[in-house]
Amino acid sequence: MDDKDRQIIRALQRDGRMSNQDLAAMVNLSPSPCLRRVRNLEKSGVIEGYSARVNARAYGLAITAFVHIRLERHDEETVQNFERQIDGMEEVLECHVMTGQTDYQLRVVVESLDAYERFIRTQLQRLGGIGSIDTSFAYGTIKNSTVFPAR
Amino acid sequence: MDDKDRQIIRALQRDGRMSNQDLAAMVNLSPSPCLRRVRNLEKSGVIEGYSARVNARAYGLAITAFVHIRLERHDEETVQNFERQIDGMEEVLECHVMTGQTDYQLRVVVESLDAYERFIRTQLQRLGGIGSIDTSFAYGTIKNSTVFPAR
DNA sequence: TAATATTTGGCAGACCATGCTAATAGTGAG
DNA sequence: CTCACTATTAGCATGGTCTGCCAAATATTA
Repeated sequence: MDDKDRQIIRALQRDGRMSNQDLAAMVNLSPSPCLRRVRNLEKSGVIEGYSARVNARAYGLAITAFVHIRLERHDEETVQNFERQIDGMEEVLECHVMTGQTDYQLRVVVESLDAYERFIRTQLQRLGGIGSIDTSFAYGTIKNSTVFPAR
Repeated sequence: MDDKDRQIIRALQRDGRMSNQDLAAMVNLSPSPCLRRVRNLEKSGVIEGYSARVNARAYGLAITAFVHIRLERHDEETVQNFERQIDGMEEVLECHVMTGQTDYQLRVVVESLDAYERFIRTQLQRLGGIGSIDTSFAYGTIKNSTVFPAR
């Protein structure tokens, strides 16, 4: 992982479908060594994959909520059950284990406030073992970058 | 935006570098109408771009922090200044305007706790106009999906 | 039903990816 | 300082992919 690798990574975070030729030109390499570096980054797991960035509202997901959750108990079974179930919920895009007052922070996307209430009541609450749920809604996004800082 | 468009979107959120031929096969279209749909989604802004998903730790960013910020005042100038400066900070990947107790939630990535302290003191605090800063660190990620729910 | 608009499929030329080989640069021991 | 060795790079050729164009098919409206 040298400087060229980081250049490649940032270029592909900006535009993941950029052609290998353009990428090579951008980092001052010829295409074939450039491609080898990309493949290595992929195989070693540094690059985990590629995704389309999609406008959530245009897709029909008007609501983005950050949900802070505390569990009632922290025994193995409660924790594992919670995490397994969360993993299966399509509306939950992210789930982080947190320091501080809450155990987990979720990022949830749904189409409406009604759908959010439905999600909380019929999905989250039903899990059991949940101590508290605290929701904040995002009603605007100033910045949403996919590019890591340069180092 | 019909069902096929949504299928295309979800497929490209899963694998943004998938070839148009494979994508077409997956949604039961021939390559050319499939490509046309993709281009339309791009031009209309539904698909905003494509990115490589990169392992932050492998890149050298060990710390992910969610930072909750309240401004001292909410006059036009303070707000605009804050948002413009935030936009220029590479360490801030996301900045959302929030409902509830705090005005903004940031997602910040840095290489170490030292670097985080440096970021807070020499970047954030220096902005001025900030009422309170409250940080939670993510020390694990259960889920990090790029694929929207099916609808 | 007929006319129109929209979407689709197939084809061809240009572009790109990628394995192979040779050349170059970097490294360490003598 | 030189030589041998390794790692990395560049160039080339082949095969695959993209994408614009035109005709056919499908859906829509009157």
